[in-house]
Amino acid sequence: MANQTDSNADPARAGIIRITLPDGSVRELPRGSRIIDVAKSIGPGLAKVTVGGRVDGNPEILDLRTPLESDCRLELVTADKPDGLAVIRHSASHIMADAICRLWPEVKLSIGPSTDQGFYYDIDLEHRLTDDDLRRIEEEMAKIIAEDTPFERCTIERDASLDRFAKDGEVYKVELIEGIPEDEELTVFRHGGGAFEDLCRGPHVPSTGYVKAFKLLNVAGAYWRGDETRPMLQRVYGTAFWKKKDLDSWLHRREEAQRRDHRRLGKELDLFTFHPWAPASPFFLPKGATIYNLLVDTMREKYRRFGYQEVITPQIFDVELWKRSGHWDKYKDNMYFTQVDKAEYGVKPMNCPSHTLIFAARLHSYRDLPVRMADFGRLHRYERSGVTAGLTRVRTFCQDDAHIFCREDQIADEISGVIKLLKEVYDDFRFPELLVFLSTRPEMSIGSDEIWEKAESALRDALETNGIEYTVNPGDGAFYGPKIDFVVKDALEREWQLGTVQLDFVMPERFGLEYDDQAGGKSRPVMIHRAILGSIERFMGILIEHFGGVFPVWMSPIQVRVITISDAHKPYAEKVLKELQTAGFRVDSDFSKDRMGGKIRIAETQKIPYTLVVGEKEASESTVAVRARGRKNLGSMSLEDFMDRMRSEVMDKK
RNA sequence: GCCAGAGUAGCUCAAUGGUAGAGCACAGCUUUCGUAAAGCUGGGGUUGCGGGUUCGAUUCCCGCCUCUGGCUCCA
Repeated sequence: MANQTDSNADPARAGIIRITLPDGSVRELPRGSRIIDVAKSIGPGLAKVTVGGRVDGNPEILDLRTPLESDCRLELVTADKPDGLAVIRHSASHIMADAICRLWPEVKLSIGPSTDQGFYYDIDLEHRLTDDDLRRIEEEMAKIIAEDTPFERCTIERDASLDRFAKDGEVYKVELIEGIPEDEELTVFRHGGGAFEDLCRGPHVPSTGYVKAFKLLNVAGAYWRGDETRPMLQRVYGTAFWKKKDLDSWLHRREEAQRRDHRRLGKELDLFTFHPWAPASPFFLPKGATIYNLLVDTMREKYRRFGYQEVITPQIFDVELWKRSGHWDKYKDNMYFTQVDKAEYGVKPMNCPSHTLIFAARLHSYRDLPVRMADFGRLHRYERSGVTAGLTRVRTFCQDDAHIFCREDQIADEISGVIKLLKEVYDDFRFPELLVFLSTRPEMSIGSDEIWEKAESALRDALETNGIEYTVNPGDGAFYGPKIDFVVKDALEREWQLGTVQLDFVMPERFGLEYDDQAGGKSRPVMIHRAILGSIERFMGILIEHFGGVFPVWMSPIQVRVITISDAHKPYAEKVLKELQTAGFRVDSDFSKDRMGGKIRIAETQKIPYTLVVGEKEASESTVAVRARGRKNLGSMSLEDFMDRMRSEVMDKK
């Protein structure tokens, strides 16, 4: 198994091997000891949670029962860590497949891997599985787990297994085997004393009893091999954890995510609505429009400081523009078209081509560069029905879009500037964690190898100059150039791709862009496409979920509500309201005849940051009683003091 | 686009092959109240749209639209 380096010269020690653990400690065990024996030698507690091991830094997780034949480095994989969880979940998917086979013997199995969140199995079954069926499958799984039979790994002979799977009608397994190289060893895993067997590389937990906490979640359609021309299978999703407690907290977090769903909060808080006559196109209500405009205002304020200039461009262009830019070839099926004066026009799905027209409309000196052109233009993209969702995937939206036209020697500085701006923005919206990805040339792309090479290395340089850690996503670039993507983590630790910086040598060439260079000749500028929030609509959806609708004061559609205790205090309350309005706060009032407790309750459900209560005492003392969102009565203070407090909170973007 | 599920009052949800119901919200009246729900009364529905079966359809069947969970896609 492991390397044969020092061949135990001492004959007395010939039966002993040295196992080096990740902390550097060394354990000596008899040759042929299994991975589980190493864990046992350290402690019974560890042995219980160990589900596999990695030898000599090899990423493959080996089964617990793998014997160690020589000195090696060993990393134990435990069930409470992501790696070990994957083993448990993979085993859970086998158990689920077994349960389904017991209930519907005619089922054909395809694949059943573990995922970040759990596991699934894609099956071909005439009967459409319902939620009740899931409960039945769970019961059957519980039986298999209670039986606690070992998972056994067996090597199988290729032709014989092909024959057998073919005979059983397991067409998907046959196709899988045919796809495995001839020289590769084929293995199956069995449990239930051989009653269930599945083609599988492993590893698995030692026995079915290891799967202690699991739940089946839902059924969905999935194409065989992810190919929309192939049959649609039923994908059964589930999840599994080492401990019941972990499963419960995962389920709880899932419920929390559902409670924070922006579609639900958008309705509850009157932020936006939809109508069947404009599918996948949000209508922002006054409160939602307030937030939307705040997002745009935030970017505009930064643009002033970072040297961007905003432009306003047409909505509809002659298709010639889209043919020139390359969008027509690649994206015409996703664009909206209209016929005007016998010419065909396309509604813009992007701003960049029109920005090249602006750039080309006048001469540029090398001294003028960079030109940073920002645009909040409305974009339309036809998205296939079935892919749209709430605000996160819509057919009409606006980006905090900008294009930087610069010289090649300015690329690094410009990208650094974008990164600085981007960090400032994410900080304002309280996304502390930032992940960075570099995406390289995709299969469908335009431009020469040389240009792509140049662009990719420019981005790499910019990241390295800024000391930014990043991961490479091969083949994930835009069709006109490589890009850097920025991903944030929200309050529920979910990852969202927001910002993007794309380097483009192709568009300037297609539109013949040039500037007068220092040598007195013409040079071609580079175009940097960049967005920080991405789509305003999508960003708003993410923000709603990030804050769970509890927006910081500076973003709240209504910042303050004034409520009266009884009608007698209305004149004073009107005065307070007026002063707040004059000072520029977003304020409203509830002077209805409800009781104070009722009005406070309403203000709380609407998640308004501050409620000012005015009654007898406040009117006579010229104060306001301040209640902060979330059961906090801050007591009375003068209106001036309250407004100062608000001003500083807004200033600090609290 | 594909597979599956859903659509009933402004919202959340009941119910039935034979006049469609609750809570909240809304309106009116009473109550003028000190930090998360006062009381009474009332209005409100072509049960998503269109067609079919039926004496009768919101319920059963067919088509369409929209939404939801996934798959594929995402400049």
